[in-house]
Amino acid sequence: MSRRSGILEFAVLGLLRESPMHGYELRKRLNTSLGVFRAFSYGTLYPCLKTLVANGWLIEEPGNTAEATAPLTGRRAKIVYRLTAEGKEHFEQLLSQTGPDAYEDEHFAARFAFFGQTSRDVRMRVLEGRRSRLEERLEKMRASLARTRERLDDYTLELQRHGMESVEREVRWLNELIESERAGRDLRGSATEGPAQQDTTSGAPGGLPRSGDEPRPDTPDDTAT
Amino acid sequence: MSRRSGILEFAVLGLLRESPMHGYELRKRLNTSLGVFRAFSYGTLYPCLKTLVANGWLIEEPGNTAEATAPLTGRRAKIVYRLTAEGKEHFEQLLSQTGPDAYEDEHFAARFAFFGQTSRDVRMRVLEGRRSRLEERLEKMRASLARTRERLDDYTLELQRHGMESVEREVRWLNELIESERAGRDLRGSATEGPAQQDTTSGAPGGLPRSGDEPRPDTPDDTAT
DNA sequence: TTCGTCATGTAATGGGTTACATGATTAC
DNA sequence: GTAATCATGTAACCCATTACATGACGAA
Repeated sequence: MSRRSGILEFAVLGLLRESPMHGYELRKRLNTSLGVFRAFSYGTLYPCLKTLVANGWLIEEPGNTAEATAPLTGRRAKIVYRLTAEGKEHFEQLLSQTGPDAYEDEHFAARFAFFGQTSRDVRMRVLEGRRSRLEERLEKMRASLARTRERLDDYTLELQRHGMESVEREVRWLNELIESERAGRDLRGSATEGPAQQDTTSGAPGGLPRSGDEPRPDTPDDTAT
Repeated sequence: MSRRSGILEFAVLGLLRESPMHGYELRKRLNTSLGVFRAFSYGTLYPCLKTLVANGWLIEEPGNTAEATAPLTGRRAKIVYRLTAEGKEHFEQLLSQTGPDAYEDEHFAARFAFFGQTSRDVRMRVLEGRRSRLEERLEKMRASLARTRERLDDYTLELQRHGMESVEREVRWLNELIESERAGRDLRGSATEGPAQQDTTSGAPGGLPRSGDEPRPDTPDDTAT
């Protein structure tokens, strides 16, 4: 039962819930698809996988990756990890947690990344929790700034200002998301293969208004250790 | 010569260069004034101070804090740390480094916080290095997004989009700063007590256009362990 | 046949937190 | 006199990285 890192364990469980994978691929997904928030090294990932197996949440299977809908690279895998029933149950239990941990930067991002498998009410609690966390932070920053403004040089001031602006921006983002959730819109379910949706109590389609970003395929690079 | 954490060591040296302080106060400054980037605990700070003393960069002095221009709280201190000549020299050497480390998130923030004591050319290199670092990151995100867009659900997509937007925003901020530096504006020198400016090769005043933020003194709170 | 990437691991180390232990000083 | 805050420290642990070691497979 040795308790390993919250966020890695969570993300691994979440990714494996979508489909079985081996460690190498798992790490890539962690760093790219979900890589917005965090990059983990093998030295962290493999030991973690072991303890998850030891906990009965995963099983190791030898053999080839299914590679779902598109067998792009028919590459052979050594050890494929698959979520067990207990693993699934455990993940669902983690998903339903709304404690203060879930509002911390990295933890929040991980939670958000799996909103597609999260019930609406939990989503709301997490978003609102995050928002009030940030608002607290803003209060502190404002207070501290008011106390020390004249003692600081302009660079320090500029740094603080930029920091606050970033936080304010995230609050606005959260506001939009929360409003969107409240209005009954649901961003879930547009993925290729959707694993069992547990308790969606609505279904009105239509996403958030997208700000125009247009990515182009450029340097198809990848991080290696 | 045991090498302790780069950023903490750097920040401690930088703060003590401005004026001598004891550990407790140092930590507060680290968490509030410069607290935008990082909070350290005593368990990290005190051992670090010890090794800095062992390296000959600080000396411990018993006695009262000078509290500079304003003896607001005439509070007595146990151990006041003061930068030695070697410490000053070492800090200056750290300040002049422009290696790739200086472009990482936290490290960069720490560097920026001490731009007031940094020469213009180093400032430029750090800002430009940071910018190209972020641009690389953007490329990767764009590429990864282009590769995986259709496999992702809308929440994951939204998370990526927001992440990219944040990075783009920081790039724009850096652009302004760089332009400002190039134009000869210098944000340095408006602090109450300015420690020796080493090599300013310009002096045109006038800061960056400030976006309006108006802080009010609200909850004058402080983080305690 | 050699290079790149896929693939799995381990040992040493780093950098930091938490919880604890201790005590002085100030405000009420 | 007691609570809050100031003030300094240590030991145990946690999470993760780095560098290393190993080897299979495909493409040039």
